[in-house]
Parts: sequence; structure tokens; C-alpha cells
Amino acid sequence: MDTTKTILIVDDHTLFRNGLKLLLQHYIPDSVIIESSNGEEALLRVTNKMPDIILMDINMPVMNGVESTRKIIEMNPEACIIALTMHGDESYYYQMIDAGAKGFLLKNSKPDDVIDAIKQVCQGKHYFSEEIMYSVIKNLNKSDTEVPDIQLTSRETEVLKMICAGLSNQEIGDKLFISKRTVDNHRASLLEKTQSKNTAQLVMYAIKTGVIEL
Amino acid sequence: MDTTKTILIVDDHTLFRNGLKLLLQHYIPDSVIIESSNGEEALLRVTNKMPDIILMDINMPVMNGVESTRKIIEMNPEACIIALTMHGDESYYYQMIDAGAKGFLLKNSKPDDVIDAIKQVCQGKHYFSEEIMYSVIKNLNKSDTEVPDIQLTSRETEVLKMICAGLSNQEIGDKLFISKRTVDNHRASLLEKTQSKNTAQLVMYAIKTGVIEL
DNA sequence: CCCGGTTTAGGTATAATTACCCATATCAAA
DNA sequence: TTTGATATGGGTAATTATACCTAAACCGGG
Repeated sequence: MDTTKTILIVDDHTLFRNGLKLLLQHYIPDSVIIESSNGEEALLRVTNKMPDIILMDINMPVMNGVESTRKIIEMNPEACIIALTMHGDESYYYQMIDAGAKGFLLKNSKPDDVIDAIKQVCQGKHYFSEEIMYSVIKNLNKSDTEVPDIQLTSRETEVLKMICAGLSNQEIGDKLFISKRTVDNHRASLLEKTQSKNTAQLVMYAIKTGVIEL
Repeated sequence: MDTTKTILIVDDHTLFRNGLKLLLQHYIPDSVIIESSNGEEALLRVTNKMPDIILMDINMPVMNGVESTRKIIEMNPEACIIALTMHGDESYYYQMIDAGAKGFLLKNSKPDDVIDAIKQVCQGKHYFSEEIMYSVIKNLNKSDTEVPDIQLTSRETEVLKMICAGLSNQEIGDKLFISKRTVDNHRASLLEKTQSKNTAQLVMYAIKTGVIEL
């Protein structure tokens, strides 16, 4: 780490941002740390000047990390974005990598891991937490061809949110001024696209992928 | 803050703990910060010597914050426990307060708020984030008599986890070697206790209250 | 203009959940 | 020992979700 780096932290929790900022300043003294509280703010931030490193949370209000990453990479494919999120969100890994993230860290990593990841990615390499690698390899073993690459339509997302809110298809139909049967179909598409077999798994998917906020 | 304080941070995310530790050391230089990564570890920690302040996350593996708080308060009703969790988990507020937490902070608080909360609670007062107060007052307005005070039995919790995993009542019955009808009844109890009207709301409840891990 | 995807809506059928009711055995606490 | 909570199992019915179809209207890109 020989030159001054600008690092952008994108996370909706102020305390986490502040703590991580102190951590980074401690381990990388010659760094400039800036912050954004969601994906949209991050987009505005990087339009003027691209930071050397972006540490991006995934589950955020307004605009989530996947979407934000996709748009930043669209602007600048060389952007160094490292996903930084909680454990277990397996469905994220592929989406974030597909969106163009150069690294993936878990929030229960050690500070050293973060520094490692930053160094690696700065050198044009990639970095993934052990748990991530393990999960990816495990899934490869399970099925070779299965590439989830899910993209929900806006209507489907709308319906999914209402399902999570506990509305029945009839109620959703009434709210959206469409037939219950149409909602049935959207629900079926959601089940198929997310590879869920019922409502419970659908809600879990929505939470893990940040379609809804907790 | 005139004397040296011992502060215990209970959170499952290493990075968050490390960051918060630095923050606290910065704002309260004469403090000793110790850490636990879940509720059970925290219990072991406090059996020898009770810290002056415990900052407790709620959604954690092994043992969640509500249970841990309940047990710590059982040992020492004077323990200064401040819940420190994400936004929106309304159902937590009452459970944590009922369990004996002296304060409640959101993870998108400012560092100053944390310091404030610690000072207040050290003086025997209580501290609650504005958002918490707002939510509580809003709910008071909604219904006066409604006191959730939920306590799920171990069997119900077991069933709830399986529901969240996407199993049908029949499948759950098979796994637990009981009749599907019994599972029906457990499910009905769960719906009533959690005031959910269907599976989706039940899964949301389970996530918000930490019955399941993401 | 045509093609593909989305959104809309329906038919038919089965599976699952939800809402009521009931009863019994167990076990711990009062 | 009686009481209350829990776990067990069932009857019946209504509602909802799920699994298959088909098909028309719309809209944007090649």
C-alpha cells in the first residue's frame, strides 16, 4: 500500500460505517475514507470521481448492493468493488459476481482479511472469503449446469413484496387492480424463478436478496 | 464518565465488534472493551465478573440476545444491558424491554448516541432511540390493551424453523415422527401467538425475532 | 414489421393451509 | 393432589396456494 487510497464504504448502518472507517484508518493510515448510506448515494458519489476501492453492503434500503454494483460497473468496468455482507446469503454470491464485484468479504471476517482483500483487488486480483469459496465449490459439486442468474420483473418484485407483507393473492389483486388469477401467475413465476417450492421459501429468498427490508 | 468502565460487546460480526471497539476506545479512552460473539459466550463471560455495560445484539446464532439478556438479568437484575440492533424489528422492542434491557439503540445511530446511552444507563436511567420511542407510541395509539408478550414453546420453535425451511406440515410431521394434524395445531398456535395471518408473516416473524438465522 | 418478454386473464385440478371444534396423556408447578 | 400448560391426535369445512394448460394485449428492440 504505497500510495494514498480513497475508499468508499457503502452501508446503511451508521455505526458500522464509523467503526469500519476507524479500522481502515488504523490499518491503512494514508487512506481517505468516504461514506454512503445506500446504493443510490454511492452512485452519485462515484459519478464525479471513482474511489480506488468500494466496500459495498448488499442488503440496503432505497437501492441494494447488487443493483448499485451493476450500475457502477456499467460506468466503469475497472471499478474495484468488494461486497461486504453477512454470512449465509448464498444466492447473493453469483449475483454480485455477475454484477462485477471483484471481491467478497463476510462481516465476520477479521480486519486483516479486509486489508488483504483491499490489497489483492488493488493489484487487479480477486478476493473471496473462505466461506464463500466453500459454498461455491459445494454448489458446483451439487449441479454443474444450474446457473441461477435470476432477474425478477418489476411487477414480480411488487407482488413479492406484498406476499411478504402477508397479503393473499386476492388482496394483492385488489390492491393492484388486477385479477387474482394474474397474481396466481406472477406467484408461480416467482416460485419458478427463485426455485422456491412454497411461500416460506419465497419470503426467505426475498429477505436474503434484499427485495424487502427487515 | 469519571471512572474506568468495562464494556462488553456481544455481536456475531467480527468486523462490527472490532469497529465498535475502536469507536468506544476513541470516545471513552479510559474503558476496557471485551467481546463475545453470541449470547451463550456472553453468559459465560459475565458469570465471573459483570461488566459495567453490555451492548447486546439480538439476532445471533447459538443464543439470541433476548434469551441471553433474560438469563443475565436473572443472575443480576442490575446489569446494564443496552440492546443494539438493526432498524425495524418492532416485535423485539417489547421482548427486550421485558427481558430487562435498560436501553435500546439502533445500528444506524450516531456514535454520540451510543456514548449518550452508555452515560444514561450508567446513571441508572434508561435510554431509547427516537425511532424506538416513535414506534412504541404509535403502537400504543393503535391498541391499548394489546400486550404481545410472546413465548414460544420448544416444539413450536422447532416447527417454526422447519416451516421457514420450506417444509409442508406433512413433511414436518414425518421428520418429527408425529401426525400431520399435530403439526397443523402447532402451526395454528404459532399463527395465533405471533399474530400472523399466514405463512409469509410467520416467516417474517421468525426472522425478525431471530428464531432462524439468515 | 415481427419477435420476445411482460402483463394480463382464465380453466381445471390437486395440495396445503387456515379456522373452528374436540379429546387425551404427560409433566411440572402450586 | 389439583391445576395449567404442553404435546399429541382427530373431525369438518372453507379458503388459499400450487401445478398444469391456453391465450390475448402490449411494448420495445432488431
